[in-house]
Amino acid sequence: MPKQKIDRRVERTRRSLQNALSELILEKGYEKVTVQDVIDRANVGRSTFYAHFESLDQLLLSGFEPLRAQFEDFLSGAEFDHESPWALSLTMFQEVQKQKGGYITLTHVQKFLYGYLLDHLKGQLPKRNKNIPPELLAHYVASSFIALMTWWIDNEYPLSAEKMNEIYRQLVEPGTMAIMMT
Amino acid sequence: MPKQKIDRRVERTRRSLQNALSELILEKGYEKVTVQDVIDRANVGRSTFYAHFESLDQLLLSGFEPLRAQFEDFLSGAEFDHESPWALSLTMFQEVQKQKGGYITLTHVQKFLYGYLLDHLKGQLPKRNKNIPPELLAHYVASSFIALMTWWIDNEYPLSAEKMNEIYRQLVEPGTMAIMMT
DNA sequence: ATGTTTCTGAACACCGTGTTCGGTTATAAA
DNA sequence: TTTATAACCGAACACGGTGTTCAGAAACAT
Repeated sequence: MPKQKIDRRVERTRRSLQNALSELILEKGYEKVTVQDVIDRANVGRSTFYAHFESLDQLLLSGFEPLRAQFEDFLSGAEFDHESPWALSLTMFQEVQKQKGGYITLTHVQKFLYGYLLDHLKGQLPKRNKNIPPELLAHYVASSFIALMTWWIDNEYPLSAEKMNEIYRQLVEPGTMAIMMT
Repeated sequence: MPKQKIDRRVERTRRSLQNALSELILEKGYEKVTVQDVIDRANVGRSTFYAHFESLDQLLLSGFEPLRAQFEDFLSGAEFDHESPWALSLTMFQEVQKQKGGYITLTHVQKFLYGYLLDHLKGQLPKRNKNIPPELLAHYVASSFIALMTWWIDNEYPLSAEKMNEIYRQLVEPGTMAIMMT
């Protein structure tokens, strides 16, 4: 079944809302943006907003849906070995810089990353490993990544994505590898 | 000047509010607690609440003021060398477990820790170090700590404070040392 | 006993959310 | 071009939370 043609109006409405939100976030930060702000800026009726999205959160996520899909593709395609997670992190530093989305979505990225890491770590960790629960390790690796990313965004990208990735790797890899091998 | 005797009523009111908040946090999490909830539980008039605290946040912080002071004492007394940060982290794991405060205050702890680390790192990092900004390093070390703490609390203390501290050290120390020496 | 401080609680103004519904307009398809 | 329909509008509403005000009651220190 070829996908239904989408009514121009819904297309227009959705875009307007996404753009409005995006602008407002840059102006005053996601936390302070209200539905009212968005629909005023987008010139969209209140009821219309709720016809399309359950909440601001949903609207926000909808904007990153393409990125998320791409991210998922990348993950499912990649082989997990000793190298790939670091290659992945580089890609993500680069992507996030492009997006200018800010750190609002980092929470979601973190969940995603955590799930991915956990899946693969469970296979890799020696079963009898008494050192560290895989959940904790995954949590740590994902959190560290988000931490660096947060700093990077807050400080408005003072270093290159490549440099950030290098630092991330230098900081996190040694301890991670060591604790996995023990 | 010997400190003014505090009116019993004030004491009573403050305590009631703190206890009520503390109970409610355990029941449904800080985010979902409202001022109304607190004053109902504490049996305190609405206006009274605002006579004492500007907001829920303030009330929350007031409860942790003693702990914060103690923390500050500990920090100012400690010598910063290659060992002490890890000794410190153990103390903190232990303290947090005692408090049962949950992770609501972790944000504040993080800021505090960050400031402390940054102060001392600036003295220690080779000045010509081109590898990593001290701010980023401090941010990473503090964030990692908070990350482990968060996991620990969320999972209701599945490991001992000592074990957690050991893991923290194993994960974070190697990378940190390496990047500082380079 | 008295003057002061604190507490009370109802009333109020304000703001944000999310829903409903009758009327209007844009769109796609015939 | 006509027409049925899907989308949009926006005002009104119910709800719940915040923070302020004020007059009167109660607890307190002396």
